[in-house]
Amino acid sequence: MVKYAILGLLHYRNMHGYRIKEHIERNFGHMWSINYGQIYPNLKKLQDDGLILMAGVVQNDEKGPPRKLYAITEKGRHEFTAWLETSPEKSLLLRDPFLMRFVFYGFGDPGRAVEIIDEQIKKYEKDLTRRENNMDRWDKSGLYVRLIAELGVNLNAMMLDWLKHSREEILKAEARELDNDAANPNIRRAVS
Amino acid sequence: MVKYAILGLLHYRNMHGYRIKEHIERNFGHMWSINYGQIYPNLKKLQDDGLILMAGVVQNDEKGPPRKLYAITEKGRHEFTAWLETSPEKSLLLRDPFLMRFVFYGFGDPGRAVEIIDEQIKKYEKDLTRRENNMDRWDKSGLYVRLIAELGVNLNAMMLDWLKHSREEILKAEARELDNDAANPNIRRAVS
DNA sequence: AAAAAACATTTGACTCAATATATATTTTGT
DNA sequence: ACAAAATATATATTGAGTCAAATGTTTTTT
Repeated sequence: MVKYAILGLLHYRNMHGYRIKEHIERNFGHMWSINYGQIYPNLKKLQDDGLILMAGVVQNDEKGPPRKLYAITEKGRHEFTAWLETSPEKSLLLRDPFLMRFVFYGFGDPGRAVEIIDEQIKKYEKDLTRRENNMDRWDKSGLYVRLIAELGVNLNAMMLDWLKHSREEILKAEARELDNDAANPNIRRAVS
Repeated sequence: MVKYAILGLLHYRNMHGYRIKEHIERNFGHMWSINYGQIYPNLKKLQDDGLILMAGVVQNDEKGPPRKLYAITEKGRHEFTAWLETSPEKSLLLRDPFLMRFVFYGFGDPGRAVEIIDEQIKKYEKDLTRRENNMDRWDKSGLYVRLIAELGVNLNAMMLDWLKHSREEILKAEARELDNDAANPNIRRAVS
């Protein structure tokens, strides 16, 4: 996917490697990240395949070392358009070490589970504030980028709602457990 | 993560490799998948590390070849609990070839974009129906599994809302574009 | 003047996941 | 009886991503 992300970005303007990572992190950081270890090898491969070319080594009144500016070629535009117009072959992939743990919280200490859920709530609240504060920027970047930013906000808000709801359900279940334990002190249920 | 998923599942009951994959696909398929290429090497490693042991080779009045049943050990339970109680070190990771394309739809044909969005809407509608139909099953699997299933439903519904909203916005923008083009036929905007 | 920081490029080692394929055993269908 | 299908185990290869570190150049700080 890095290949097409780079080709896509080079539609906006010519860029050097370091700026490509910056741009991705600033604009897609809420849903995707990338490493230098991915950028430079891909730039080389795209260049070898004739999809981009190095348009120059410049500095443009900016600080720091000279930059290798990359530009997309006609061949690159063509291959990018073909990719853009094909239906995605795979579904959304989601990986979350927190959710992986959550599934098994029935085997652990509910108090600790609630602590970790509280940490997640704080994290998502922070992220949500940051995303909402950035909405002005997305508005200026075009319809599709704005819609993606809205998706990020929606996803964030949805996670927050669910986390808070889960927290309540867990505490309720615990209260019920304590009531049951009071009535039956010798019973200790291991699984909800 | 496969390691802890396997350890977690073996808290429910002893299982053989093939059944571990089945279980994960049936219960976490909406958010995680796994391959045989991951299961058997991990089973071997967990066994070598003393976290699980092979409890027997049985058939239990079931069809097909004999099964190697794995059971978690006390050491395995201990290490699993330690993992369960640590805070997750990484955030949610989300990868979607569709969203990767979506970001760049400004460079493509809006008609084709809407077609692909329609495909996604159909897919999520289908998934949502399936998840809602399965809610009874989750209800019986414990509080945490039910909450995760609800998250899957919420995520699905949120994606559907956003896709439909995006579709409307894109068509609106296109209509505006056509009005503009009618007034200024020599202008063809490449980017929203 | 020299050191530290910022900006930029690059690479190798490693981990994890995906994929394809192979083999084995039992059950079912022809 | 034999082939196909289902169930189960297993592995090698490839692809993708992570991570850490190295190197280079310019600018800023001490």
